Amino acid sequence: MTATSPKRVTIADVARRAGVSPSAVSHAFNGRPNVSEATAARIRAAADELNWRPNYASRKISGQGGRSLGLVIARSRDTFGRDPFFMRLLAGLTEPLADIGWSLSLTLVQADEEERVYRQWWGEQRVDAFLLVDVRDDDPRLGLVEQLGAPAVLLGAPVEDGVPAVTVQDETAFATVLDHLAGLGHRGVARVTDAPGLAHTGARDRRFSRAAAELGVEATFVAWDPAAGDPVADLLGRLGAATAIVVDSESIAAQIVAHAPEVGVRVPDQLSVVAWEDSWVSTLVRPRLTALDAPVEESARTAVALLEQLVRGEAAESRTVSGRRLVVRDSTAPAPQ
Amino acid sequence: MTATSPKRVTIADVARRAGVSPSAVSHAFNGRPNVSEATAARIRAAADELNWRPNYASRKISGQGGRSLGLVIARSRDTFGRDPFFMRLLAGLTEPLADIGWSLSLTLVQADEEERVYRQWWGEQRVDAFLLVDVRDDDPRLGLVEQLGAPAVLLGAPVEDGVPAVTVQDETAFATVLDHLAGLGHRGVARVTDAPGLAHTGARDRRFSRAAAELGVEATFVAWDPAAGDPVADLLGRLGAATAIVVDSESIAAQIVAHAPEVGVRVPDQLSVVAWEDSWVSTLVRPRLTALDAPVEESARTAVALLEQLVRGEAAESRTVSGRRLVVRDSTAPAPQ
DNA sequence: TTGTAAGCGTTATCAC
DNA sequence: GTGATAACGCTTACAA
Repeated sequence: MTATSPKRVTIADVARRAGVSPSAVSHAFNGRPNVSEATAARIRAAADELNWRPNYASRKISGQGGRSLGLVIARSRDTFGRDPFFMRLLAGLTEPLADIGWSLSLTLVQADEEERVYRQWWGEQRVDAFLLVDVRDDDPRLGLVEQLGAPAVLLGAPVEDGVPAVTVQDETAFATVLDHLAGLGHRGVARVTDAPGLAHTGARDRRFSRAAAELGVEATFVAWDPAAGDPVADLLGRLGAATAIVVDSESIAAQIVAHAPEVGVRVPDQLSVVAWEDSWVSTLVRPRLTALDAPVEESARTAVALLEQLVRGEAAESRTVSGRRLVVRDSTAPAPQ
Repeated sequence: MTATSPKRVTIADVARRAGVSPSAVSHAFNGRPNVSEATAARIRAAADELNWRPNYASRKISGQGGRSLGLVIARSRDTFGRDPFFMRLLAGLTEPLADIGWSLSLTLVQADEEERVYRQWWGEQRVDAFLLVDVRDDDPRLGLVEQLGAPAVLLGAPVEDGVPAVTVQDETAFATVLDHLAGLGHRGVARVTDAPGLAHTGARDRRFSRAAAELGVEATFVAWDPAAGDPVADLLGRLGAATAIVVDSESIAAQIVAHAPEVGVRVPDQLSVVAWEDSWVSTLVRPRLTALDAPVEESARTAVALLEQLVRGEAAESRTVSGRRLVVRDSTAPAPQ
C-alpha cells in the first residue's frame, strides 16, 4: 500500500473533462478575468470531480511565486522545548499562513549550521521567505538574507533598517511593571536576563534603566547562570538589595518561584517576581506568576502580512504591535520591611 | 530591498562555468556513476562558486521525489500550546528529517478542516508524506491517505494494519506504575483520561485493568472534565476510594498537583499522582511529578525512517520503540491510612 | 472569450 | 564518460 498512485491527474485531464483548453483551466484557477463565469464553473466542477489541484512544484517553476515560509530556529532541543513562547508562535503563525495559502517549513539547527540551512533552503527554492527569530546583536542573518535576496521579516527585534521587523510595543511596559512594584513599596528591582547576545536585550536594558530612574527605583542587572550548580540559589545570592526581579524568560521565572522557597527565599513575601512573557506555565506554578502578556498571535499575523507584501515585491515597513499587558497574579506583593 | 533577485543561477550557468553540459552537472549532483571524478570535482567547484543548488521545484517536477513531510495537527491553539509533548515531537522530528534532506511542513487545523488540508497538500504535491498524530478511533485519515495513495506513518496508535505505525512499548508500563503504587500501599488507583476518542485510550484502559487485576489493585476510570467550574476539584470529588491516580496528560497532572492543596487535598500525603508523559513541566510543579518518560525523540526518528522506506516504494513494518521509564519524583508517596 | 505555443529548471533516455 | 533532447505540469504572452 501507499505506493505512489500510478497516474496523477493533470490540468490536461481537467481541461479535457470540461471541454476546454489547459490554459482556460489555469486562467479560471488563478482568477484571471478572461474566462466566462459559465465555463469557470464548468472547470471548477471538473476539477472537483477529478479532485485536481494545481501542482505546487509546477506552478512554482513556471514563475508563480511559491508559498512556503521558512522558520529556522537555532536552539537546542532543550531550550526550544522549554520555551512556551514557541508554541504560541507556531500556533499563531499557522492560521494567517493558511489564510493566504502558505505553509510553514520548520527546522531546528545548531548554531554553526544555521547559515548553511538558510543558504540551502533559499538556494533550492524550498522556501520563499524567512521569518527570523531570536535575533542577535549584529546578527549575520540580516546580511545573509539581503545578500540572498530573500524576503525576510524579523520578529521581536528593534533593528533599524534593512529587514522589516515586527516588534511588540513595550516603551511603556517597564514603566507599567515598575509602577506596579514601586506601588508595592519596592525600591530596588533587578532585571534578570539569560541569552545575553539577543538583540532585544540591550534595548530592554535601557528602557528598564530609564523607567527605574523616573520612578526613583534602583535598577540592577543580574545574569542567569544555567551552569551554576543550583542556578536559582546562585541567582538569589547575587540579588543585593533588590526585593523584586523582572525575569526575561518565563520558564526561568517559573523555575525561580518554584525553587526559591526550597533555598530559603519566600515568594512573594521576601521577593517579588515578574515574568516578561506569559503563558499557561505562569498559571501552573505556585505562587502563580505575575507576568507581562505579549500579543504573540498578533505579532505572528502581522509578520505574515509583511511577508506577503514583500513577496509581492512591495516595500514593507516595520511595524509595532501593541497589547502588552501586565497580568497581576500571586508572585508580587508588598516589599518586605 | 529584498525584492527577488533579478537573475537566478541555474544548472546551465554551472555547466557553462565547468565547461560541461547541464546533464553532466545533474549526473554529478545525483551521484550517478557516469561522470569522472575529475569532472565531478570541477562541477562541484563551479556550483560552489556560483552558490548553486538544484532547484527543489524543478527536480520535483521532473520526477525526483520531493522531500517534505506534512504534519497536520487538529488541535486548538490552546490544547496544542499546553502540551509539551508537541515540543518534544517537533524538535525530535527536525533532526532526522534534516539528515535525509527533508523538511517539515506544519499546520494546525480545526477538526472540520482536517480532511481538506490533507487533500490539498497532497493534491498540490506540496508534501510527499504525512505523519499522523492524535489518531482517533476509526480515524478517517487512515482511509483518506490510503485513498490518496499518500505515504503515511502513524505515531502512537496501536492500529493493526494499512498504515504502518510507531508505538511506544508500554505493555509493561502500567505494571511498572502499579507496582510502584502498590508497593507504597495503594489499593485503589484511578486512571484519569481526557480526550476519550483517541485510539490509544482503549488499549491503555485494557492494560491498566489487566495490570491492576494482576496486582490486586482496584482499578477505576475517571474522566477529566475541562468544562467544570473547577476541573481539579470536580475530578478529586469523583475519585471514590482511589488513593492514587495515573493521569494521561502531563499538563493536566501538573494542574492537579498544583491546585489540589487549594481545594483541600494534599499531594502526595492524601493522593499520589503519576503523569503518563514527562517533560520539564513535571519538574516545575511542586511536588515534582512522578512521571513516565517516553522516548519521543526515538519515536520521531523511527517514524522518519519508516517514511523514508515508504517513499522509496519499499514496504514498511510497524515498529515499537522501547524505553518507557518511570521517573519517581515527589508526587507519589505511601498511601494514607 | 478561448486556444496555441513557448518557456520555467531539472532529470532521464539514449545516442555518441 | 559525456552531451543532446524530450519530458514533467503549469503559467503566460499572444494569436484566434
